[in-house]
Amino acid sequence: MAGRNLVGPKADALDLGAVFRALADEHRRSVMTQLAADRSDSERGCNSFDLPISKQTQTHHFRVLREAGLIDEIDYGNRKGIRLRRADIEKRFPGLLTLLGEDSPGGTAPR
Amino acid sequence: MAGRNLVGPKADALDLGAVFRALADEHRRSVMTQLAADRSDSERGCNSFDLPISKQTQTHHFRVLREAGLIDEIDYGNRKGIRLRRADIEKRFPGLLTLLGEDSPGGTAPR
DNA sequence: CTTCAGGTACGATGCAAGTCATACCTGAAG
DNA sequence: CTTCAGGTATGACTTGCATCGTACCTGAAG
Repeated sequence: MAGRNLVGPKADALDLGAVFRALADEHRRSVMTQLAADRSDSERGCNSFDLPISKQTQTHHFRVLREAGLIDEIDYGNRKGIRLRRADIEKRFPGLLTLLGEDSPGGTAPR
Repeated sequence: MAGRNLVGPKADALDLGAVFRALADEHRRSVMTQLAADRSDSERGCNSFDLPISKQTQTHHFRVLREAGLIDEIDYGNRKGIRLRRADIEKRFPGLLTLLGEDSPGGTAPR
Protein backbone atom coordinates (compact mmCIF):
# COMPACT_ATOMS: atom_id res chain seq x y z
CA MET A 1 0.00 0.00 0.00
CA ALA A 2 1.47 3.28 -1.09
CA GLY A 3 0.97 5.79 1.69
CA ARG A 4 -0.22 9.29 1.03
CA ASN A 5 2.33 12.06 1.27
CA LEU A 6 1.07 14.70 3.67
CA VAL A 7 1.20 18.25 2.36
CA GLY A 8 4.00 20.72 3.02
CA PRO A 9 5.19 23.95 1.42
CA LYS A 10 6.89 23.85 -1.98
CA ALA A 11 10.63 24.35 -2.15
CA ASP A 12 10.30 27.97 -3.24
CA ALA A 13 7.92 28.75 -0.40
CA LEU A 14 10.21 27.69 2.44
CA ASP A 15 10.23 30.43 5.07
CA LEU A 16 13.41 31.05 7.01
CA GLY A 17 11.49 32.17 10.06
CA ALA A 18 9.48 28.97 10.17
CA VAL A 19 12.66 26.97 9.66
CA PHE A 20 14.48 28.70 12.53
CA ARG A 21 11.43 28.34 14.77
CA ALA A 22 11.30 24.64 13.95
CA LEU A 23 15.00 24.18 14.65
CA ALA A 24 14.84 26.16 17.89
CA ASP A 25 13.41 23.15 19.70
CA GLU A 26 15.91 20.64 21.02
CA HIS A 27 13.89 17.55 20.13
CA ARG A 28 13.15 18.68 16.60
CA ARG A 29 16.78 19.63 16.10
CA SER A 30 17.77 16.16 17.29
CA VAL A 31 15.52 14.59 14.67
CA MET A 32 16.90 16.82 11.94
CA THR A 33 20.49 16.15 12.98
CA GLN A 34 19.94 12.40 12.78
CA LEU A 35 18.23 12.75 9.41
CA ALA A 36 20.99 14.99 8.05
CA ALA A 37 23.65 12.54 9.19
CA ASP A 38 22.23 9.73 7.05
CA ARG A 39 23.40 10.52 3.54
CA SER A 40 21.25 7.77 2.04
CA ASP A 41 18.09 9.73 2.95
CA SER A 42 16.16 6.52 3.48
CA GLU A 43 12.66 6.64 4.87
CA ARG A 44 12.54 6.15 8.61
CA GLY A 45 9.80 5.23 11.05
CA CYS A 46 8.94 8.03 13.44
CA ASN A 47 9.61 5.88 16.48
CA SER A 48 13.20 5.35 15.38
CA PHE A 49 14.40 8.60 16.94
CA ASP A 50 14.17 7.63 20.61
CA LEU A 51 12.53 10.85 21.75
CA PRO A 52 11.87 11.03 25.52
CA ILE A 53 8.39 12.47 25.00
CA SER A 54 4.86 11.15 24.56
CA LYS A 55 3.33 10.03 21.25
CA GLN A 56 1.08 13.06 21.00
CA THR A 57 3.97 15.44 21.44
CA GLN A 58 5.97 13.58 18.81
CA THR A 59 3.06 13.95 16.41
CA HIS A 60 3.12 17.68 17.13
CA HIS A 61 6.86 18.01 16.48
CA PHE A 62 6.77 16.07 13.20
CA ARG A 63 3.90 18.26 12.07
CA VAL A 64 5.93 21.40 12.80
CA LEU A 65 8.89 20.01 10.85
CA ARG A 66 6.63 19.12 7.94
CA GLU A 67 4.88 22.51 7.89
CA ALA A 68 8.29 24.18 7.91
CA GLY A 69 9.09 22.15 4.79
CA LEU A 70 11.96 20.23 6.35
CA ILE A 71 10.55 16.70 6.13
CA ASP A 72 7.97 14.66 4.27
CA GLU A 73 5.50 12.58 6.22
CA ILE A 74 4.14 9.51 4.48
CA ASP A 75 0.89 8.28 6.01
CA TYR A 76 0.31 4.51 5.93
CA GLY A 77 -2.73 4.67 8.17
CA ASN A 78 -1.43 2.96 11.24
CA ARG A 79 2.19 3.79 10.53
CA LYS A 80 4.10 6.83 9.38
CA GLY A 81 7.26 7.34 7.38
CA ILE A 82 9.64 10.28 7.73
CA ARG A 83 11.93 11.47 4.97
CA LEU A 84 14.29 14.44 4.88
CA ARG A 85 13.65 16.97 2.09
CA ARG A 86 17.37 17.32 1.52
CA ALA A 87 17.24 18.55 -2.09
CA ASP A 88 14.64 21.23 -1.38
CA ILE A 89 16.46 22.44 1.71
CA GLU A 90 19.82 22.58 -0.04
CA LYS A 91 18.27 24.42 -2.96
CA ARG A 92 16.60 27.06 -0.82
CA PHE A 93 18.99 27.29 2.13
CA PRO A 94 22.33 25.81 1.08
CA GLY A 95 24.54 24.89 4.01
CA LEU A 96 21.74 24.68 6.55
CA LEU A 97 21.97 20.93 6.99
CA THR A 98 25.73 21.17 7.44
CA LEU A 99 25.19 23.52 10.37
CA LEU A 100 23.21 20.87 12.21
CA GLY A 101 26.32 18.74 12.38
CA GLU A 102 28.26 21.55 14.08
CA ASP A 103 26.10 21.29 17.21
CA SER A 104 28.06 21.91 20.44
CA PRO A 105 31.18 19.75 20.42
CA GLY A 106 32.41 21.45 23.57
CA GLY A 107 29.04 20.95 25.18
CA THR A 108 28.45 23.07 28.29
CA ALA A 109 26.91 26.28 27.10
CA PRO A 110 26.81 29.04 29.72
CA ARG A 111 23.26 30.06 30.54
CA MET B 1 35.46 57.82 25.45
CA ALA B 2 35.97 54.13 24.89
CA GLY B 3 32.78 52.32 25.80
CA ARG B 4 32.77 49.05 27.72
CA ASN B 5 32.07 45.93 25.72
CA LEU B 6 29.22 44.02 27.33
CA VAL B 7 29.88 40.35 27.92
CA GLY B 8 28.81 37.52 25.63
CA PRO B 9 29.84 33.89 25.16
CA LYS B 10 33.21 33.06 23.64
CA ALA B 11 33.37 31.83 20.06
CA ASP B 12 33.81 28.19 21.12
CA ALA B 13 30.79 28.38 23.42
CA LEU B 14 28.25 29.46 20.82
CA ASP B 15 25.19 27.26 21.15
CA LEU B 16 23.24 26.37 18.04
CA GLY B 17 20.00 26.15 19.98
CA ALA B 18 20.42 29.67 21.38
CA VAL B 19 21.35 30.92 17.92
CA PHE B 20 18.25 29.41 16.30
CA ARG B 21 16.06 30.72 19.11
CA ALA B 22 17.53 34.19 18.61
CA LEU B 23 16.99 34.07 14.86
CA ALA B 24 13.44 32.73 15.22
CA ASP B 25 12.15 36.23 15.98
CA GLU B 26 11.35 38.40 13.00
CA HIS B 27 12.75 41.63 14.47
CA ARG B 28 16.02 40.07 15.58
CA ARG B 29 16.40 38.38 12.20
CA SER B 30 15.86 41.75 10.53
CA VAL B 31 18.69 43.24 12.58
CA MET B 32 20.99 40.34 11.78
CA THR B 33 20.16 40.48 8.08
CA GLN B 34 21.03 44.17 7.94
CA LEU B 35 24.25 43.59 9.84
CA ALA B 36 25.23 40.66 7.63
CA ALA B 37 24.59 42.71 4.50
CA ASP B 38 27.18 45.31 5.48
CA ARG B 39 30.50 43.70 4.68
CA SER B 40 32.45 46.52 6.33
CA ASP B 41 31.16 45.42 9.75
CA SER B 42 31.16 48.97 11.00
CA GLU B 43 29.70 49.76 14.38
CA ARG B 44 26.10 50.91 14.22
CA GLY B 45 23.82 52.73 16.58
CA CYS B 46 20.96 50.61 17.84
CA ASN B 47 18.37 53.09 16.61
CA SER B 48 19.60 52.70 13.05
CA PHE B 49 17.49 49.62 12.42
CA ASP B 50 14.03 51.20 12.26
CA LEU B 51 12.32 48.62 14.40
CA PRO B 52 8.57 49.20 14.89
CA ILE B 53 8.74 48.39 18.59
CA SER B 54 9.36 50.30 21.81
CA LYS B 55 12.79 51.13 23.24
CA GLN B 56 12.48 48.65 26.06
CA THR B 57 11.66 45.83 23.68
CA GLN B 58 14.62 46.76 21.49
CA THR B 59 16.85 46.58 24.53
CA HIS B 60 15.47 43.10 25.17
CA HIS B 61 16.13 41.92 21.60
CA PHE B 62 19.70 43.23 21.50
CA ARG B 63 20.37 41.48 24.77
CA VAL B 64 19.13 38.19 23.35
CA LEU B 65 21.35 38.60 20.30
CA ARG B 66 24.34 39.39 22.50
CA GLU B 67 23.74 36.45 24.83
CA ALA B 68 23.48 34.19 21.81
CA GLY B 69 26.92 35.45 20.81
CA LEU B 70 25.79 37.03 17.55
CA ILE B 71 26.62 40.67 18.28
CA ASP B 72 28.78 42.82 20.53
CA GLU B 73 27.18 45.65 22.45
CA ILE B 74 29.41 48.60 23.30
CA ASP B 75 28.08 50.69 26.15
CA TYR B 76 28.83 54.42 25.99
CA GLY B 77 26.54 55.29 28.85
CA ASN B 78 23.83 57.21 27.08
CA ARG B 79 24.48 55.53 23.77
CA LYS B 80 25.09 52.03 22.53
CA GLY B 81 27.02 50.56 19.66
CA ILE B 82 26.18 47.32 17.87
CA ARG B 83 28.72 45.24 16.01
CA LEU B 84 28.31 41.91 14.25
CA ARG B 85 30.59 39.12 15.50
CA ARG B 86 31.15 37.95 11.96
CA ALA B 87 34.47 36.18 12.48
CA ASP B 88 33.26 34.19 15.49
CA ILE B 89 30.03 33.22 13.78
CA GLU B 90 31.78 32.15 10.60
CA LYS B 91 34.29 30.14 12.60
CA ARG B 92 31.69 28.27 14.62
CA PHE B 93 28.77 28.11 12.15
CA PRO B 94 30.14 28.75 8.65
CA GLY B 95 27.47 29.73 6.16
CA LEU B 96 24.95 30.89 8.74
CA LEU B 97 25.23 34.57 7.81
CA THR B 98 24.82 33.70 4.15
CA LEU B 99 21.50 32.05 4.96
CA LEU B 100 20.14 35.31 6.34
CA GLY B 101 20.46 36.84 2.89
CA GLU B 102 18.24 34.10 1.43
CA ASP B 103 15.25 35.34 3.41
CA SER B 104 11.92 35.29 1.50
CA PRO B 105 12.63 36.85 -1.90
CA GLY B 106 8.92 36.73 -2.70
CA GLY B 107 8.12 38.63 0.46
CA THR B 108 4.70 37.64 1.77
CA ALA B 109 5.41 34.69 4.02
CA PRO B 110 2.48 32.26 4.32
CA ARG B 111 1.34 31.87 7.90
C1' DC C 1 -15.72 -10.35 14.22
C1' DT C 2 -12.04 -8.88 18.32
C1' DT C 3 -7.65 -7.43 19.83
C1' DC C 4 -3.72 -4.58 19.70
C1' DA C 5 -0.10 -1.26 18.50
C1' DG C 6 0.85 3.01 16.03
C1' DG C 7 -0.96 7.43 15.19
C1' DT C 8 -4.20 11.48 15.42
C1' DA C 9 -7.63 14.98 17.38
C1' DC C 10 -9.07 17.88 20.93
C1' DG C 11 -8.65 20.08 25.13
C1' DA C 12 -6.19 21.63 29.26
C1' DT C 13 -2.10 23.13 31.62
C1' DG C 14 2.21 25.22 32.64
C1' DC C 15 6.03 27.86 31.23
C1' DA C 16 8.78 30.77 28.17
C1' DA C 17 8.87 34.80 25.50
C1' DG C 18 7.45 39.39 23.19
C1' DT C 19 5.46 43.59 24.38
C1' DC C 20 4.67 47.84 26.82
C1' DA C 21 4.13 51.38 31.07
C1' DT C 22 6.36 53.50 34.56
C1' DA C 23 10.34 55.00 36.69
C1' DC C 24 15.16 55.65 36.79
C1' DC C 25 20.12 56.21 35.05
C1' DT C 26 23.80 58.40 31.87
C1' DG C 27 26.17 61.79 29.33
C1' DA C 28 26.01 65.92 26.45
C1' DA C 29 24.41 70.56 25.58
C1' DG C 30 22.67 75.05 27.27
C1' DC D 1 22.95 73.75 37.83
C1' DT D 2 18.74 72.22 34.33
C1' DT D 3 17.13 70.07 30.29
C1' DC D 4 16.85 66.48 27.08
C1' DA D 5 17.54 62.26 24.32
C1' DG D 6 19.17 57.52 24.46
C1' DG D 7 19.16 53.49 27.19
C1' DT D 8 18.02 50.34 31.21
C1' DA D 9 15.36 47.99 35.18
C1' DT D 10 11.29 46.21 36.93
C1' DG D 11 6.81 44.57 36.70
C1' DA D 12 2.61 43.29 34.40
C1' DC D 13 0.08 41.49 30.52
C1' DT D 14 -0.64 38.47 26.66
C1' DT D 15 0.49 35.27 23.30
C1' DG D 16 2.75 31.21 21.78
C1' DC D 17 4.32 26.75 22.50
C1' DA D 18 5.76 22.23 24.54
C1' DT D 19 3.62 18.80 27.06
C1' DC D 20 0.28 15.41 28.38
C1' DG D 21 -4.67 13.03 29.25
C1' DT D 22 -8.51 11.27 27.20
C1' DA D 23 -10.80 9.60 23.39
C1' DC D 24 -10.89 8.07 18.73
C1' DC D 25 -9.12 6.27 14.14
C1' DT D 26 -6.37 2.85 11.15
C1' DG D 27 -4.62 -1.40 9.56
C1' DA D 28 -2.80 -5.96 10.61
C1' DA D 29 -3.03 -10.31 13.02
C1' DG D 30 -5.73 -13.87 15.38
